[in-house]
Amino acid sequence: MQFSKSTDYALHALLHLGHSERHGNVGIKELSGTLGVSESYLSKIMSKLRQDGIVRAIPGVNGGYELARPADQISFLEVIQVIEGRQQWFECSNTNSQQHSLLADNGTVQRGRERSDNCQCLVEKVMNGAELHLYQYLREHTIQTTLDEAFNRCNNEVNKK
Amino acid sequence: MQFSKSTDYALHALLHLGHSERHGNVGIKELSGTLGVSESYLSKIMSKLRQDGIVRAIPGVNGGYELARPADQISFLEVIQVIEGRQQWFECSNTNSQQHSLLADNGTVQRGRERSDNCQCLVEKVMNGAELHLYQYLREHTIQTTLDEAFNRCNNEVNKK
DNA sequence: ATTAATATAGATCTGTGATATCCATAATAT
DNA sequence: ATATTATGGATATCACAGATCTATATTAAT
Repeated sequence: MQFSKSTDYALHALLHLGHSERHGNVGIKELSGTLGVSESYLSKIMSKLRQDGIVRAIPGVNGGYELARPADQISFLEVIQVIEGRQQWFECSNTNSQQHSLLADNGTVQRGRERSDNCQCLVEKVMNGAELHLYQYLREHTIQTTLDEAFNRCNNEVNKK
Repeated sequence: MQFSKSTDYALHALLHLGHSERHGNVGIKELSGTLGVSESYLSKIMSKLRQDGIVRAIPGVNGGYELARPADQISFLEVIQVIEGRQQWFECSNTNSQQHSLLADNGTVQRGRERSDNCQCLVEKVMNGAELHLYQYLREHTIQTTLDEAFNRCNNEVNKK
């Protein structure tokens, strides 16, 4: 269970775009050179980001990519979901098994019609909670906040001296 | 990016063991039957859990598995890490690239010897934060708390009537 | 208009890891 | 002794991440 390299590339590329915003477009050559990854591969990733309206692409000479929105409206969560897909991070594969009905009998009489409601997979319940928890964090962190933090960190370092 | 089925099986198996604690051992046959997965495959998973001291294994006739510790000392985090491995969920693959040094020049003069300290990968910094955040949640949720929640949920349902 | 630069989309290749099964071996209760 | 149970090794299969190549479309500059 690991985030893909594509996600890594996407986030780094967006940070680069955010950082170079005043200088206009950034071509795939500059991007791939900076990140140390092939143009071909990075193109695919940038295409995905474009299809989801995170970046704009300008074809032709002097073309390239730029952020399609202000950097504070591009969250880590959205980027991750575009690249990794929007499927749940945990899915119970035992829904057909006896597991859940067995546990449902835990000291109480359980009527059949209630089962689907309040006796869903216990594991999934916890894991979905974890997922929502994580979403919150990843929603609060944007390309902008990340750039800002870097800026402040370096400034503080200088002021301390 | 998804949790593996093995993790699913492991957590369900442990819930089953926790639930059947008073009845003694549970053999692989009962476990695999309840979860709807082959004995062979589940064995491997149980072996891992044993090697990490989460369950005890009793070979021979009437053997089986039982929790090696109280259910409230087996967290989701530990189970996940045993099955999925303890590698980070995000690793920056661009450490050699120019990305980070470029961003480090963000409006401040940066001395070379400080870089390794305070100008590490920005993406990794955010993602590691997310990981720690998630760890906290997964540490607080144990086999016991999950069983308890199921019990309370069903009880409340009954009392409401 | 032509050319060079740039992005896009399709096809394909490769390696790795998750999922799964089978078999031989060890341990233990009856 | 025998049947039962767990363990470990070897292996098979399959999907997917990672990556590359080529052909095509679009645009700026000449």
